[in-house]
Amino acid sequence: MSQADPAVLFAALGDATRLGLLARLADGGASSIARLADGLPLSRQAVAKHLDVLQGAGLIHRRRQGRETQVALRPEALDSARAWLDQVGAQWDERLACLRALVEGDG
Amino acid sequence: MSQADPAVLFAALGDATRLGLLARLADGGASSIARLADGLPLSRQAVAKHLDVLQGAGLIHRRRQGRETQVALRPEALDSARAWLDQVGAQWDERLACLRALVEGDG
DNA sequence: GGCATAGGCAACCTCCTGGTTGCATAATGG
DNA sequence: CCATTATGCAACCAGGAGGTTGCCTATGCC
Repeated sequence: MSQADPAVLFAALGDATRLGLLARLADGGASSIARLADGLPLSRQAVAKHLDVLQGAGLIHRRRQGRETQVALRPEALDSARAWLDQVGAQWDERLACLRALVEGDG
Repeated sequence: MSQADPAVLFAALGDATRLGLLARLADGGASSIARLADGLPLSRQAVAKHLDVLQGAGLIHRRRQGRETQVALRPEALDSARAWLDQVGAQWDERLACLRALVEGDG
């Protein structure tokens, strides 16, 4: 769901703080906003904003559970990114191989 | 050499214009700045700036050739991004499977 | 040489992003 | 009910990103 727009997805991943948050989530160390923010040189609000971005990209989803907000990963979103990389990477390799062949055949 | 910083790499990919440029390069349609800019609703300078970002992320490299600047793809850069996605993705899947197992075992 | 073309550089502008603070709100525990 | 905890919301601020324009340099072509 959310969206599979690669630009949005990559943009969400294009921030060290957010990558750190994702790593922390993957590590299982924290799943509430306060605990995610704990230890970071950031305010809770800043973390919440980053989570907004990640959620907008479909990388996580938040669920209010009582007083806390549980943050959960959504690995499917990564699949979209990987699909893009695989596709474009293959295309690039192809193209470069083609050019290389041309050059070598030429020289 | 460039760098393998995933954040920088993803940030470079996190822009629709840049993705378009990369696609255009992969498509083999253009390899000079003016021709890349041609058809886009952007000035040549704007395109050049985007190329700066892509180059900073190691995704392309530029080589002045006579009057033109040839822009070439560097697929190796994508490997770094893919590596990150693979690693973190695997970790996520693992973590989620673990949580799922806990829940099911609990219920 | 002289003109057109392709780029690079720098200044400048605007708007979004990342960050902060302050306050309001909802749930938890006495 | 009251204090505390965990968030959400809004206003606000500084800096960087994306974009433009103007100008200068280098190359190609006549």
